[in-house]
Amino acid sequence: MEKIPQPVIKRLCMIYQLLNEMFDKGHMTVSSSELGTTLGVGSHNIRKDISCLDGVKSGGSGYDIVNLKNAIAQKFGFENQKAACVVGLGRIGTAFLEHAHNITSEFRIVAGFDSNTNRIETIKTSVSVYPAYQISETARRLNIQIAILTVPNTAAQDAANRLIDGGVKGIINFTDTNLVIRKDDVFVKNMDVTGEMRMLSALIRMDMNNSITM
Amino acid sequence: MEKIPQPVIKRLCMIYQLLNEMFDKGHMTVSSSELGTTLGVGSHNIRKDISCLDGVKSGGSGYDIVNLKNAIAQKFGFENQKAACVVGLGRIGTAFLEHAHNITSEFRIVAGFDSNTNRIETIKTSVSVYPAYQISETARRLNIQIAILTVPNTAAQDAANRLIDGGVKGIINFTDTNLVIRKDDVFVKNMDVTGEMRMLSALIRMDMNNSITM
DNA sequence: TAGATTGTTAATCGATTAACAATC
DNA sequence: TAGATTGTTAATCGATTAACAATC
Repeated sequence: MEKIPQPVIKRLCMIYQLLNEMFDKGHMTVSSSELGTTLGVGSHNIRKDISCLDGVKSGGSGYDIVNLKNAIAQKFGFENQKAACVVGLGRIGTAFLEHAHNITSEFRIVAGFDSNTNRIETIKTSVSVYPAYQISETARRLNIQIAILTVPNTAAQDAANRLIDGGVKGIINFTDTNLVIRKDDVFVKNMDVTGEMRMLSALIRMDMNNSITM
Repeated sequence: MEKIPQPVIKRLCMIYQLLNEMFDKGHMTVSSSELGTTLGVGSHNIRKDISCLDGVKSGGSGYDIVNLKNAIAQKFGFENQKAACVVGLGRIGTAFLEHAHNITSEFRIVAGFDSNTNRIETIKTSVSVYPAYQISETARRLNIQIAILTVPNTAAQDAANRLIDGGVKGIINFTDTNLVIRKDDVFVKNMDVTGEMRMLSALIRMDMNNSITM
């Protein structure tokens, strides 16, 4: 099986999202140029990306939305629902737990964790909640693959270590902490708002300078 | 002024964060290789990135942390605090509003918006809150540069349009919606959890295949 | 069929890595 | 000074763009 470069994986995921939306709107087919303009890349790029997939039927009238959707799902293993958890049940963490049922058929939030046992006892949710020291054991038992990390900065690295010990392979890190990961089969996606605001701020500034230069 | 490529801007922002942490720990200097290993890139890369800055003093014993920090802040305009706002005061939005004081000296959340006037009246926060129809006017009046978007998917595009009308240049989009932006001096950072979980899921899957191939 | 759109190869572009002389 | 580390040029690598023949 061919290895797919990260930027391509990313775009195919975005295409998948678009296809879902288009399907919901009742569309049947879509062309590479339509996808391209919506995503802000050239149609060449889209076609190149799609060429990484198997079993895509196409022709003179674009792609069949359902067929393309399935091809991506099949390539990336989206058909079988994956177990996820939330670590850190503060305001944001709890919000995610309660959103749990909103989440697509691809993922299911099966556990919440917090180091504060009082909070665990008082929290009201349909999802089971556990104390932080049970992270590794529970993650392994429930076969949790992905974790949403919403603990305070100081607790982030420890929680990440426990998750990885429990076999978790992907972490969505809402913490401002730069997690140190030893295993190279574990992926982290940083979502810290401060960092992203800073990045936007820098982009805006650099863009202004470009405009002045022009 | 030289134009800096996006990946470089991103890494410099990450370096800035690391420098802050190191400074808080009382360190005085840091080498390109230390920064490189922490960020997972080669020391060459770090030095190349830093060469985009002005006024960095260095020598045989690495970089002066304060000096480097200032050089980045100066390049990207981090010295002057920027106004930000939160649009959509559901659970997550409110959490950000209340975090407001935690946020660095670089940013200050000066307003919250929601279309539900009942919610606006009952919400308890030190930050002023306004109805959604006042987004453009208020953003312009308070010179808001960056917005955190936490509205329901269906309201996302409309809110984004109002923000852009009000002169906002950066949007942190917590919505699952792919925002359509016409102006090319407006930057969007997508933070939708579903999409990121999907991306992680795909990376994990592809990685497994790689391992098998090896 | 004819028209539109894809698939794929080749060319360009840009970013990362390597190496080594210059610097503190 | 000597040692360590940077700054910068050149080489490699990979991704994007272009173009056009193949396809439905």
